[in-house]
Amino acid sequence: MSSDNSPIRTSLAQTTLTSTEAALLGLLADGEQSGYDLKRRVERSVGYFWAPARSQIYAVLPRLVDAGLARRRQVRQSSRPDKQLYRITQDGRAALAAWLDVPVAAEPGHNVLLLKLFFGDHGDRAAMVEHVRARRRDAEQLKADLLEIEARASHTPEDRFPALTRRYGLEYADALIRWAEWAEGQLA
Amino acid sequence: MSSDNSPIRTSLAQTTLTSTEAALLGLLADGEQSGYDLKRRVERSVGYFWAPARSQIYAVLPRLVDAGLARRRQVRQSSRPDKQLYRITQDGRAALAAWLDVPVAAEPGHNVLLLKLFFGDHGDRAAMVEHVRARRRDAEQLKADLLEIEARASHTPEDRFPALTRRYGLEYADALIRWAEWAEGQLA
DNA sequence: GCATACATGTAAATGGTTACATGATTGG
DNA sequence: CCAATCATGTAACCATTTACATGTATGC
Repeated sequence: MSSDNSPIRTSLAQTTLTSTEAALLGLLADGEQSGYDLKRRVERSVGYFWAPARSQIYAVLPRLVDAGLARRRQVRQSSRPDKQLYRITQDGRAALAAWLDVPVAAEPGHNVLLLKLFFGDHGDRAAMVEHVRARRRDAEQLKADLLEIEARASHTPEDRFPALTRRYGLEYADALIRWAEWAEGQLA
Repeated sequence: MSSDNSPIRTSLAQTTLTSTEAALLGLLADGEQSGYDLKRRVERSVGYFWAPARSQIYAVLPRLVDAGLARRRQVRQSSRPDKQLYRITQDGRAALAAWLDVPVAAEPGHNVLLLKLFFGDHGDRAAMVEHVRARRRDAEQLKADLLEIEARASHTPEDRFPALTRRYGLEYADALIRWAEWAEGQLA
């Protein structure tokens, strides 16, 4: 009756966060931002390993507010559309910290390239070589991007953790490039 | 009335395959198998980079039959439950080949470990170190598994393509281990 | 005159997961 | 006697994506 018609995921409060919720809380942790702001910041930071769609950002934000993990504030603008600014709450910080403590399950890793390669015998060899080349180009681009970000990085104490993720990306890109070169040789 | 109540995704026929459909067709390409068989084969082969849930295998198989890409045959058994064996059709082989030709989009890569690490400042440092250690252990296990598979591998011409995927895994595992060792040092 | 940046949302489809449900046979 | 293997499926849930929808201001 009164209101407990238990829809989908009413609480979230005591539940553990989804990765996207956590990512947004993490970004909100260093200042009030709009969905639009968050989207841009995602692209230049966590987007390399966690990239929610724009529509999903706008879907998650109100959920955070409902759960008391963030607060919304409307800002009227004259020459721009009005915007909603979100600010993390103390509960939000606690939820983020709790999520950070949860062990990360071994990620099985989805890799469509490897899937195609595995069945390569049933397809066109030239196409397979091209797939590998494309992946190598992607890896070279990734490496270039990361080196540029690295060069611009502050290297302050707050940069400590993000630096770990950049290094991961570089190691990954190098491994990919080495593998692709070898694979191209194998298929030549 | 008659049956055309147009449900979700009636055709599939001319559509490009999903990765899971392709994976199952690829496995069916070398012989008639049941859902159960496929599940086991997935675990020991493509499971390293594409791992559908059991329930999804059973959901996809009938779809393949509806689209004319596979045929089903029921086998009565006395001492075991009856089983459904699936066999790939010519159309199925064509669909697989077509899917193999489609370029692979750059995979943005979801990595929850990196997400946690990126926001590591908001959590407990010891927990972060433990996350990295766990990932290193996973990588070492992966490497051991792959080396064993490599040792048992046939190295026949049909093994050419699968060999590419094993090598990828080894390069990846090594990169992960190197990174983790470095990261553990950074956080010590 | 046109593209881009600013700004926020909804709707529909879907690929996929976990949990539920059942039950015989074989081997230790 | 108990666990594992064989064997198949349904139901509920859900995170996420793509497409739809709208409108102003700025800079080229």
